[in-house]
Amino acid sequence: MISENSRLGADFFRRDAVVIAHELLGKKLVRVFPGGQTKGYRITETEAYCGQEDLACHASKGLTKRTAVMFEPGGLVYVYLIYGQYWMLNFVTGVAGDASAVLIRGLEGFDGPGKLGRELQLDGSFYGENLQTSTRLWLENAPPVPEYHSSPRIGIHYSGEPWSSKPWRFSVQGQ
DNA sequence: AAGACGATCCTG
DNA sequence: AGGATCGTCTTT
Repeated sequence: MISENSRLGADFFRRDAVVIAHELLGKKLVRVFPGGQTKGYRITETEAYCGQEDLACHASKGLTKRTAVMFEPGGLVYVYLIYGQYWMLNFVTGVAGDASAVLIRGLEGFDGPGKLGRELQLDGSFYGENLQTSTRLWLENAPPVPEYHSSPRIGIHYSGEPWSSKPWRFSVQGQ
């Protein structure tokens, strides 16, 4: 029996990616695995990617097959394969056309976007997954964390200033 | 049709 | 410090 607390609704996601990125800290990510085992994970680290003008955001390349979901309204999953090995988990944010998203970089016990993707057994079938209606991946509300830390995003040196130094990476204190 | 390059991680 | 590994995008 799955006990579902308050699932985060569409309104939560249809806002600014930077606000959502730090509000997601401490929230509970729920995964129902094939076979039925269900696990919940507290989010510990995130990064915001803010639309077509943000040269670190994949959507800055325009609307392509890969980035199309980012142009949808917030509340969908954006996954992509990096280095041929790791599925990266993002949630689309903002209203239609904002082309923004939040990357989940850390879960409690699973530090690093590649490692958490492996733990969650992500694959390309999660592209476009609806967090409102999905029966295998969603988010539940939880109290805000008392303190968080912000710093520049990782691995986006190529985007140049000012994007490479925007403090849009958020982590719970002590992580 | 072919080449370059990652929002990473692991090993030596 | 360097290799794994492959989908996407750019260039021919």
